[in-house]
Amino acid sequence: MKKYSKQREAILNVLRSTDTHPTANSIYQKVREQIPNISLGTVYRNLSALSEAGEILSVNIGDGFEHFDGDNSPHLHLTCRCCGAITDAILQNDMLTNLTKSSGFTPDTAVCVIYGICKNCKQKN
Amino acid sequence: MKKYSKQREAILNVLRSTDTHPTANSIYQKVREQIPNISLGTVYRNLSALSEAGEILSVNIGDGFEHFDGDNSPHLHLTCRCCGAITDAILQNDMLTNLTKSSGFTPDTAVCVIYGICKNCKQKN
DNA sequence: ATAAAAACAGTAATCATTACTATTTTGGAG
DNA sequence: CTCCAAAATAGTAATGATTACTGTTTTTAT
Repeated sequence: MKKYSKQREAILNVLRSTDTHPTANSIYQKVREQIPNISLGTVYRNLSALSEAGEILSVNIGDGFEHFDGDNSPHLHLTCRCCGAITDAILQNDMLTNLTKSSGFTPDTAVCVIYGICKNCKQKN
Repeated sequence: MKKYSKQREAILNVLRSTDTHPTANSIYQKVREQIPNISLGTVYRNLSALSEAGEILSVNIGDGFEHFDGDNSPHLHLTCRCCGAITDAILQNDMLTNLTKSSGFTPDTAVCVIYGICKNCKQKN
C-alpha cells in the first residue's frame, strides 16, 4: 500500500459509507458501478491490505463469508440467528444484559475474539 | 442427530478433552487414532450437527479455518496476532483493561459476535 | 520525460468445506 | 431375537470463496 490507486479509494469509500458489513463480493458489485472493469482480485487484495493496515476490520460470523467493517474501533457485532443481519453495539459494562435494553436484541451466545499480543510472544520480543 | 454413533462420541470426547480450539482437520487426525477409517466428511457433519445443537461452539478467528470449542458457555477468545494461539478469558466488567492483568495479554482490537434474535425477527414471530 | 516499483485486469489454481452414493449401523416393533 | 426403515457412515466428487500468477498499466520520484 505504498502507492495510491483509485480502486482502493473507491473500495474504502464504499465501506465507509455503509454500516451493512458487506462481503468482498458485494463490495465488488458496488464498486463496479463506478469502475466497471475492476477485478475481483483487486478488491480482495485491497481489502486484505486495508485490514492488515488496521484501516478496516475483517468480521467473521461463521456464514462462510468474510465480512468487512469500515469502523475499526472496538465494538460488538450483533448477529441475528434468524435473518443473519449484523448490527453494531457499543462495548460497555454489564454488556450482555444491557444489550437487550439498548437494542431490542436478545442475546443467547457470545463468541468474541479479541486480538492482541499474548504473554509468551511479548517475552520473546 | 437422532441416533447414536461411536464416531460422534469420539469427536465430542476429543473436543471436550482439550482447550486448544482445534480445526476440523486436527480433530480428524486425533479421532483417527481411535477410529482409523473415519471419514473427514463424518467429522464435518458431526461438528456441524453438534454446533447446531448448541453442544459445541464454532469459533472463527479469520485465519481461514473454522475452529471448534467444547466449552459452549459465553466467554471470550484471545487470539495472539503473533502466534495465532487461541486462549479463553472470562466475560467481565472493564473487560479490555482487566484482560491485561488476568492473562498477560495486551489487547488491541476486539471483534466480538453475539448471537441472538433481533428486534425485527422477534416481532415477526 | 523516464524508469523502477507498485498496482491492475483477467484468468487459472488452491483447498476447506459440502454434496453425493452405495453400504453399514442403529433402535424400535412384532 | 429378527426384521426393517431411518439415520449414519466411508469414500469420492463437486463446489466456490479466496489466492496466486502473468502480462499490462499506473504511479511517483528523479
